[in-house]
Amino acid sequence: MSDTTPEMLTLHAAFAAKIDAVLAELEADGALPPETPRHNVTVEPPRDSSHGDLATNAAMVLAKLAKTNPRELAGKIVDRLNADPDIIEATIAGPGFINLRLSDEAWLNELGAIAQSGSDYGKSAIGGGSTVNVEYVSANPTGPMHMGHCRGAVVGDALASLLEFAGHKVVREYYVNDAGGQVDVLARSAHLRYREALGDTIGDIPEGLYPGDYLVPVGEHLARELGDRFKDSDEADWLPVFRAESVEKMMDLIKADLALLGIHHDLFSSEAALQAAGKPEEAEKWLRAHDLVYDGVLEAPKGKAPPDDWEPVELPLFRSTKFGDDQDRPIKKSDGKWTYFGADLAYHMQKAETADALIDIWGADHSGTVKRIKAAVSALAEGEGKAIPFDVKLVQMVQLMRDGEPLKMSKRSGNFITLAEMVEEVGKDVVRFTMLTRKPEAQMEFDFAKVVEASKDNPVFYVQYAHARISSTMRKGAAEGLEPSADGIAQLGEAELSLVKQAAQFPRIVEAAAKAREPHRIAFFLYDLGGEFHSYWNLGNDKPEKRFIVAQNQELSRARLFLAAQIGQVIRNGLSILGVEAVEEM
RNA sequence: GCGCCCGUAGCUCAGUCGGAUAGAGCAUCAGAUUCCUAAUCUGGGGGCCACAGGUUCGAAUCCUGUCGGGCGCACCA
Repeated sequence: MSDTTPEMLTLHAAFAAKIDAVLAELEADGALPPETPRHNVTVEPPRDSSHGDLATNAAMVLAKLAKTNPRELAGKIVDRLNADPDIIEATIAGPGFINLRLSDEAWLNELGAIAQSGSDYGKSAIGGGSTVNVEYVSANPTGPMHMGHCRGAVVGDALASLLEFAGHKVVREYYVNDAGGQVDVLARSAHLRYREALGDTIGDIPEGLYPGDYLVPVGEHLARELGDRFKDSDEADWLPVFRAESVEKMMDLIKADLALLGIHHDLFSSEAALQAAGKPEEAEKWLRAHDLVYDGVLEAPKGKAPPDDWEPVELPLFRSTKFGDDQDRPIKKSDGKWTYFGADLAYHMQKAETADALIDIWGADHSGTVKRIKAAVSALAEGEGKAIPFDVKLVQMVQLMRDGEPLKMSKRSGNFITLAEMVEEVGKDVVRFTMLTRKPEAQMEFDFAKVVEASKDNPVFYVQYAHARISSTMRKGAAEGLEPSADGIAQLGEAELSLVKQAAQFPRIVEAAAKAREPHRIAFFLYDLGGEFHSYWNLGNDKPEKRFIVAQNQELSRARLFLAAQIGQVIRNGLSILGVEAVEEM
C-alpha cells in the first residue's frame, strides 16, 4: 500500500473510498446517473472468507438506476477495481456481488496503522463532535443498588464509552428522584434509626418503612449532627431536614456501589431542584397553550379489576393518546404535586438544552411509560424549535441462577442480592463483560457458578487470557532482547494474516456498534478476536517454529512480536470501551 | 383485554441497513495430548431460523396474523 499520509485511513475506510471513487467515475462516464445515492452500498467482509477479503453489493443495489442488470454493471466496476495495485483480484459472483481479494501487503500494513494510532486505533469521527446525553441507572435514592439495576448500569456506561470512542461528546447523567413520596418514607425510616441511635427502643420496623440495616449509620450520623432536638418533635419540623440528609447519604451509598463497577457519572440532576426552578410549570404552560394538556378525568384501568380505592378525579392530563398511548396521562396528582411523569418531561427538556441527542436506559419494567415520554419530548422539543433525537433503550430482566437453579428474590423477604455482593463474589470485569455478551433487549440468565469458571467456556476469561498471553510473550521477548519490529513483516504467513484480518475489523465494528448503539457488538468482536488469537497460539503447541519467539529467526520473531503487540492493542482498545481491565497476567 | 420486548442446533447465545451454503461455545461422537505455549487441542454429526401468509432479484432479518415466554397496564417511581 502506498498510503503513508499522516491521516492514515483504516483499511476498510480506504477500500470503501476506492469503491466510492469508482462509482464517481462511472457517474462521470454516464454509466450511472449523477449523484447516485450510495446509502445502500455496503463494503464488508463476505460471510465466507473463500469468497475473498471484501465484498460489495454496489452493482446489485445500483443496477436499476443504471438501467442495466447487476452483472453488467458489476463488470464495469470490476474492470476499474482491477487496475488498483492493492487489489489482487476483483471478481463477480452470484447475482452480482463483487468480491475483492487484497494484497497481503495491504493487510499487513494495517499493523502499522494500529501501531501508529495506539490507543486511538478504532476511534471514529462519525459522531462529529455532537453531544449525546446518556441517562442511566437513576435508581431511587432510597437504598443500596441491587442486582436489578446492574444491567442497565453496565449497558449505559459501555454505550457512553462507545459513543465517545465514535466521536461524540457524551454526558453521563443520573436523575435523582428526590422529590417523591418514597423519599418521605426514607426520611421517616431514617428518623426511626435516629431515635434508635439516641437510645430509643424501636422494636420491629413498622410496615411501610424501609427495614434495611443500611439506615443505621444514617441514623447515627443524624444523631451526631443534630443532637436530640428532633427526637420528639412533630414530623413537619424534621421531615425536610431528614429528607435532604438521608437522600445525600443514600447517594453516597449509590455512588460507592457504582464505583465498584467502575461507573462514574458526570452529572447528577435533582428532581427537587428541577421543581424548585419551576421547570414543570413552564412545560405545562406550553402544553396547555397547544391543547396537549387539559383537565380531565382518568379512565378506570382496563382489563382488570380497579383498585378498591378507585374513584374518578379530575387531573391535568397530557394528551398521550394522540401519540399512540392507551390513555392520557396525568402530570399532576390530586394533591397538587407533580407526578413523576410531569416532572420527567420537564427534566428531559432541561437535558435537551445542552445536548444534540438524548438516550435513556430504562429497565423493562418501565416499558409502559416509553410512549408518553417520547410523545411529550417530541411535542415540547418541536415547540421550542429544536427537534431532538431521543432514544429510550429498554434493558430486559436478568434471571439470577446458581448452578442452573433460579435464585428467588423478593424485597419483601429481604432476600435480594445487592450490587456490592455481586461484585464482591464474581468481580467487576465478570459482571460487566457478562452483561455485555447479550443484546440488551433479550432476557438473560446470569449464573454465579458459570461466570467465574476459568475456562474457554467463559468469554471474559477467554478474552483476558488472550491479552495475558500476549503480555507474557512480550515480556519473554524483552527478556531475550527482542524488540517488536515491522521490518520482517513480509515473512508472516497465512495464519498470521487471518489474525490481522480479524483485528482490522475493529474500526468497522466500532462504527456499526455506535450507529446501532449496541455495545455488545464490541464484546462479541473481542471474543472472536481472542478465539483467533488462541487458535494461532495453539499452533505452537505441536510446532515450535510457529511460536512467537523462534530461536532460529530473530527477524521473524520480532515481526511476530510486532503482530502480537498490535493484537494486544486492539484487545485493550475494545476492553476499554467495555470498561473491562486488560490483565497482564492471570 | 391492551402495550412493549423476546422466540435461531439438545442447552446458552451471535447473526452487519435485506445478500451468497445460517454461525460460536457447551453437550454429544471420533481422534490427539500429561505438554509450563499451564488453566487442553483437532475433526465430525446436529437447523422447517416458533407457525402461516405477504413485500422482492433475494427474508432469520421488513409487513400482517396466530401460538409460546417475559415485563407492564389509575395519581407509585
